[in-house]
Amino acid sequence: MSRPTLEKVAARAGVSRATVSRVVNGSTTVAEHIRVAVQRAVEELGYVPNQAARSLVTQRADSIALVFSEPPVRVFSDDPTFAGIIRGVSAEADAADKQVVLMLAGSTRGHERVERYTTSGHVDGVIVASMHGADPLPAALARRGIPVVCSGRPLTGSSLPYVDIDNVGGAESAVRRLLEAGRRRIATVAGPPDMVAGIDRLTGYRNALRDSGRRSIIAIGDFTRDSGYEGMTQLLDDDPGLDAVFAASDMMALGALRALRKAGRRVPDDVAVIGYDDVPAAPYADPPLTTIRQPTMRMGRELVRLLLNPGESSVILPTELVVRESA
Amino acid sequence: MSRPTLEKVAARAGVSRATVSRVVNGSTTVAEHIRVAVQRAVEELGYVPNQAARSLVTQRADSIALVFSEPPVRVFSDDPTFAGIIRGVSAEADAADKQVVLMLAGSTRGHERVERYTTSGHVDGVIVASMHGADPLPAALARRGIPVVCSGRPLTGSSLPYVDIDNVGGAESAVRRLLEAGRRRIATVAGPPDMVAGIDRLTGYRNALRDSGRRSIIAIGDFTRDSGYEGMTQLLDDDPGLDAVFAASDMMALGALRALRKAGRRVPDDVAVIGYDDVPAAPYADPPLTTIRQPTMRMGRELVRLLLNPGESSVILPTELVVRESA
DNA sequence: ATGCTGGCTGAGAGCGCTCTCACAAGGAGA
DNA sequence: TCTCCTTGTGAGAGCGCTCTCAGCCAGCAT
Repeated sequence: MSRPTLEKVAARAGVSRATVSRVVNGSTTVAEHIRVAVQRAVEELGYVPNQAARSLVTQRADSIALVFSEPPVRVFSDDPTFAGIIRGVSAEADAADKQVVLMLAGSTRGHERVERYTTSGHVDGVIVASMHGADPLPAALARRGIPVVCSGRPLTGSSLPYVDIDNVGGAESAVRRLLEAGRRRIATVAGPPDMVAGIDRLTGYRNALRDSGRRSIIAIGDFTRDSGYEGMTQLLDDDPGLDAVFAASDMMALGALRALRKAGRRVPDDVAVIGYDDVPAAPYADPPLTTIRQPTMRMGRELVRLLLNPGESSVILPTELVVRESA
Repeated sequence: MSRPTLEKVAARAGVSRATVSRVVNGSTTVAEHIRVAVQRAVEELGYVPNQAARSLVTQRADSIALVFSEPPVRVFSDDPTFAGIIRGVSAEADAADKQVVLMLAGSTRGHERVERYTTSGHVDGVIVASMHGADPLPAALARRGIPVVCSGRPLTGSSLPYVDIDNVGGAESAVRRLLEAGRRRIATVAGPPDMVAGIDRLTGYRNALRDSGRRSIIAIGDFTRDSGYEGMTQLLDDDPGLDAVFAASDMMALGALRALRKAGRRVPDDVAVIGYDDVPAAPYADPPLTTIRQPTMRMGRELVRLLLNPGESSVILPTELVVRESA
């Protein structure tokens, strides 16, 4: 009833352990008839190599960890960024014959768990996504000698390789569109100041406005729908004459839409709205939301590529403006 | 630069491998001063046990797999069911000091990968969630001798332990509410007929209607927003006089809301709508959606409990009607 | 003094695999 | 015919750990 071992297969095929190992691992230096015999034995016994034993000698685990430094709630909410990254990572890891182990490190306790798990030889490398502030995790792992790449430019000033999306450029293009449409008082509901995405999108907004000599009008949110609602309400309070708003996430844009409706403003007639992320709900918003789409799946793929090819340097992926009706 | 081994720690602390092992694993039969000395050595060297070596001898991996038999797109969409399960599983596994390995087995290839991974000794047990039709995976794993529990009653007629939510009862209570509110022609947009949730919720709808002697009006969807829109449109076509609809998922309810608006029906005045799942967007719908909430997090916890305590029998969790404005 | 516990510690086997190295054939070249 | 490769196969060490067992040294009863 116990799982068959290499030895059992070898006995059945009438060869040595070494030969079975060779066949299982696809060595070419095995005579055809023996290979066939071994494969039949493997089949008949339902043999699957014991990964622990294999890892013990090869010092490889053939799997990589994808850790989210974030409470699970957010990871699995409407944000398509995570879904895209996960899909991209899965696809690329698959191609490289690596397993993906997803870990959530929401709490401090989680951090410690992740550190133990990854340093105990379970994985060959780690992708750290969705960091807040100056997350010490990636650097800690790197210090331990574990290959690490970050999803999103790390705020720690470390020289770890990363893959990011051009948040600054994306925000700029959103604001530029607003400018080109003749909007004059363009506000923003910014993201949290402890996340790169929040910081960079605000920078993009400022850049674009500065170039045009216009004044910035800012409220701070945390990427959630409610914070978008509140931010928009506050913005309307601060400057009732605003005629456009750039929300640093679609969820906040959805909240903003609600606040605008409540305030009796028509979108896009009175106030144009642009979001960020292109969430699944964006095309169903009222009115359908103009937004910035990110190549999240490609991001996932690049992360794995980078992890597996330590030589290469960090990459920054471009965004795309998706025009619908809100702006 | 290489990771320190037990041997190194032993040498530094001036004791044997066995003693270090005892300390690391919390044995009580170690003299206090020796324990302290060993712990200091562990600390100084930054020793972390090699999990592969440990697994090799203990035959345990101290981790469990949570596999979703579903394309990642759906797993990480607005559906809070998955998020809840993941959180519950994480929490309970944490308490039992087990790691959770998340795997997506969307494709056939994925199935095979999961089977290989789980049978190769990487995990001590598997939780299979979100199965379609008569998924052969759980039974296949069980046959291999791997502990398996299913999230949702398996359609295979196998006797595998499972945790499910009372879909029938939930649907019944939704329809009953509609009945009690005096609605007379109650339609449903059902879920896919190859998933337990789809089947059982339809059964619940039928049960409740049968008891009241009313006729059923049915359209089939696949839990997505678009299918809800189409289903509702078709329903309106079939029976323009309907005055209520039970959608087997909130996303479909959202689509239905849109179709109703387009057809000029007011909700809830002309047509009452009840959804299922209580997605994050439900309270923000127009009007806010009355729906059935499921104890998803608890489901996750129960899954782990069941996996870790093989004696216990399958459980079915109750649902809760959340009344908002759509019905 | 002798024998017996009982509490701690160390020696050593072995988990299932990979990989190096030695070695057996068989063919080519001298 | 003998040597020298070349090609394919097996023997065996060892990866880092756990766990059984034997051994040692009190301390106590006899």
